[in-house]
Amino acid sequence: MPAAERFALYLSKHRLKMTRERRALLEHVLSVRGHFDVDDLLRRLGRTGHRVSRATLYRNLPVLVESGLIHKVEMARGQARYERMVGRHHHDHMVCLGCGDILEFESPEVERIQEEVCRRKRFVMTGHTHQIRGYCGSCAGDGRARGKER
Amino acid sequence: MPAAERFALYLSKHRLKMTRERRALLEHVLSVRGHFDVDDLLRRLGRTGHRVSRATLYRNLPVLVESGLIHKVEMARGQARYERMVGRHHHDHMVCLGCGDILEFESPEVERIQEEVCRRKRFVMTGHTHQIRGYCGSCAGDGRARGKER
DNA sequence: CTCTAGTTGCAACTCAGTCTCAATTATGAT
DNA sequence: ATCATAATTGAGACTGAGTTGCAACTAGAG
Repeated sequence: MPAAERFALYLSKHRLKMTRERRALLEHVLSVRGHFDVDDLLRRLGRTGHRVSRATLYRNLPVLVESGLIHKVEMARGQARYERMVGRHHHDHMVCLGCGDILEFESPEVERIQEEVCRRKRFVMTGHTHQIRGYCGSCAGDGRARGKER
Repeated sequence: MPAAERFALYLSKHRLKMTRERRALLEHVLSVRGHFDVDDLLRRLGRTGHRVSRATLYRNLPVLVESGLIHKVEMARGQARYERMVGRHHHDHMVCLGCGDILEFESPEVERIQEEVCRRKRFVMTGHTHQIRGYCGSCAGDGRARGKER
C-alpha cells in the first residue's frame, strides 16, 4: 500500500484529520533520505513555502511514528532524530562520536536472542533500542578517535 | 582494589581533588542498590546532612562514570539514571513501560555479534546501549499493557 | 451547508542539564 | 607548617528540546 494511503487510513481510523500541514509534513518526510531532526524538517518546509509551526511538527511526528511511516531514533542527551521506514526493514544504529555519522546494521541473530530473553523473563516487548557508539573508519584513523564516553 | 581507593587513584591521575563533596557522593553511590537518578541522590545526601549542590552532582557523576564506578543508563526522552558498577559485570536493560521497573539481562552472544559487526564495518566501538521496552510479567497481566510506543 | 471535534500558531512554560563567577579549598612545592 | 595556585564549590541565570493553554480556524460527517 502506498505510504500516503497508509497514512490517510491511519488518520481516519483514529478520527484524525488530513490537514494541509500533515500533508506537507508527510510529503517531506517521505522524500528525505537518511536521518533528520525537527530543525532539518522545519528548514525544508520553510524553503518550499509551507508554513508549519514547530509545535505542529512536534505534535505530528509521533503520529507518523505510530502510523509506522517513520521511526524515532533517540540519540544521546535527548536529541531525537527520525528516519523514513516505508519500504525498509528494521535495523539498528552505530553512531560515530567523531563526525556524527550514523551507520546502520541489522542482525536477525540479535533479534532472536532478544525474543528469547523476553520469553524467559515473561516480558512483553513492544520495542527496543540498540545503539553502538564509537568511531567510524575515517574518524578512528585520524587523531580524533580518543574521545570520552559519558 | 576497593572502590574508594580506585576512585582516589583516578582522581590523582587526572589532577582532580578529593573534596568533601566527592567523598559524600562516592559513599552514597556505593551504598544504593538498584538504579537511581540525580534527584534520588540529592534527597539521600540531604537526609544525611551532606549539603551537595545540584551543580556539583551534575559535575561529578561523569567523573564517577569515567572512573568506572558507576554506569549511566539513558532512558527515553533524556532522563538519565545511574547504577553502581563495582563488583558487577556488564549487562543491558529491559524497561517496563507500566511500572517503570528495570530488569537486567546479559548475553555474551549479543556482545560477540556486536564486535563482529564493528569489525566488519571498521567501526571502533567505545560503548553501546541496548534496551528492550515493554511490559513486565505483572503489568502485562493486568489491563495496563496496551500502551503505546512513541 | 452546518456543526463540531480536531487542529493550528503563538507564546508562555517546563524540565534536565550547563554555565558563570566570586569565594573556598585540596594539594604539591617550599 | 605555610604558601601558592589550580581545582572546586554553590547559587542562580541560562539553554535547548519539547510541551501546553488558548483563541481562532477547518476538515469532514451528516
